[in-house]
Amino acid sequence: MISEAVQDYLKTIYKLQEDTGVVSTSALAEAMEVAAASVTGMVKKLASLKLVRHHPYQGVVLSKAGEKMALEVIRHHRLLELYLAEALGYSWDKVHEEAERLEHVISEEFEEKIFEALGRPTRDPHGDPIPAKDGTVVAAEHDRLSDLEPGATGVIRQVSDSDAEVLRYLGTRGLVPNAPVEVLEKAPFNGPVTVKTRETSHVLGRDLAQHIRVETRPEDET
Amino acid sequence: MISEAVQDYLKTIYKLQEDTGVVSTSALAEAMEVAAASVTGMVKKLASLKLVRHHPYQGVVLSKAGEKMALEVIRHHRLLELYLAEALGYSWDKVHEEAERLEHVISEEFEEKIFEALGRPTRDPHGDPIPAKDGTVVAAEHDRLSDLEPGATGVIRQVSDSDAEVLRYLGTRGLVPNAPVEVLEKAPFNGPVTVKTRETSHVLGRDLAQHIRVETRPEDET
DNA sequence: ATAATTTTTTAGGTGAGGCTAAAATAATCT
DNA sequence: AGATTATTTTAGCCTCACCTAAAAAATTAT
Repeated sequence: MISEAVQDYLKTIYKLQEDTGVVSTSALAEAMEVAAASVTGMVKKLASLKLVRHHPYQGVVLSKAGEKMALEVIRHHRLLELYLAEALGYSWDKVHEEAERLEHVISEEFEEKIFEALGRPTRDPHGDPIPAKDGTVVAAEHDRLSDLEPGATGVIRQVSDSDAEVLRYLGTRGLVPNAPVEVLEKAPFNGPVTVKTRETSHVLGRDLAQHIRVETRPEDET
Repeated sequence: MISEAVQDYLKTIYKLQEDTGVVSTSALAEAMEVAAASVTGMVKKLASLKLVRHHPYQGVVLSKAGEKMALEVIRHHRLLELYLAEALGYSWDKVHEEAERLEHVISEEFEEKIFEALGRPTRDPHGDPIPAKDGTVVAAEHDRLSDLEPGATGVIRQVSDSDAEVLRYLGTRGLVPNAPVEVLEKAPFNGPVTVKTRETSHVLGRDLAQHIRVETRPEDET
């Protein structure tokens, strides 16, 4: 049997990995709220279970199997959050805590039943994807930069324009895939959009901004 | 924090106590599926927590506080069973196992929500009472012996007849409070009812059977 | 009443998953 | 480079809930 502790570590590693690639012992210790020494011990165990790869002093990476388990827990968590809110009328600030405990003990059947009851959702109300049973994760939603409201932040995922000249132009401004952006201002009608990249801000025509797809990070939405 | 193990012990002690008054170490070990030595250890702990009273070699009795905790767990369990069946369409053979795990992790709020969603029930579909939040337990249902169908078994709880002669007559047949009975046959219309007591069976007029109240044990119902 | 049997408790041990303090390694500053 | 600082690992302990084997107490049988 896989313990709840293991499930929690895998889930936490997955989330840290999403943000930062490789996961350090101290980051994991901080996120799990345990001492670093405890993490070292658990990471050894996870490695022996082939759920993570670990090179001492270099952090940890989920294996295929570890990722699958992490996604199962995350699927449980997000389905539960959704169910608690939709079916039981929980307010959104309370669902997380409850789901945190329930996620470890519900059966596949329970998962299946609430999944159906909710109409087989693939995304929770935060916009976060609900991993599928087979481990598939729907791509995060990509919005047109031109559709975002001021205050929205995210990461550029795609820049599509038929004109290579335009792409080069955007590139010199740091508007390339994986670059973080923030919308500062947005003129009404078809007016320009002001965006902030790593260092400076730029004013883009609405037509240009339309071809830049951004993955917004939910917690940064207006 | 009260561990799940403690909750499980209290629940089990409560149930055994219902049947047999005082609970022996070995009975508890058997019910919990652990070694007797483990029970001795846990019972010591429960006693130190003032959840049970324990006199070595004489078994264990729940304290007021212990009973309250036991009832909370049982309330969770029965509400969950009902909810799983009613709201999620679980079949009755699967609800127990799922409730067994969930009962330890749901919050008071979760309990409250499903209680309301179910219409504030006081009894589960087995007929078992659902303890109230304040620890009140509705009396077990007493059926007229004359209303039971063949196959039903239970324990006599009340024999009410104005005629002392009749009571004596029934007494000689073992039809007294706390005696187990089983309905063997039941004639149509107002015909007689054939019941089995400890050793022998008797045929009773419907009018007589009407005055005998039986507490049926759910698992023996038709 | 004594012996045999059963029940319960004690003694000592195990594995999980934590902890602290100290040692080892890596990274950073001057 | 060498020293300081930060991170990670090792070593050794703790608690919890279980275990087995042996001792003690209670019960039952002769």
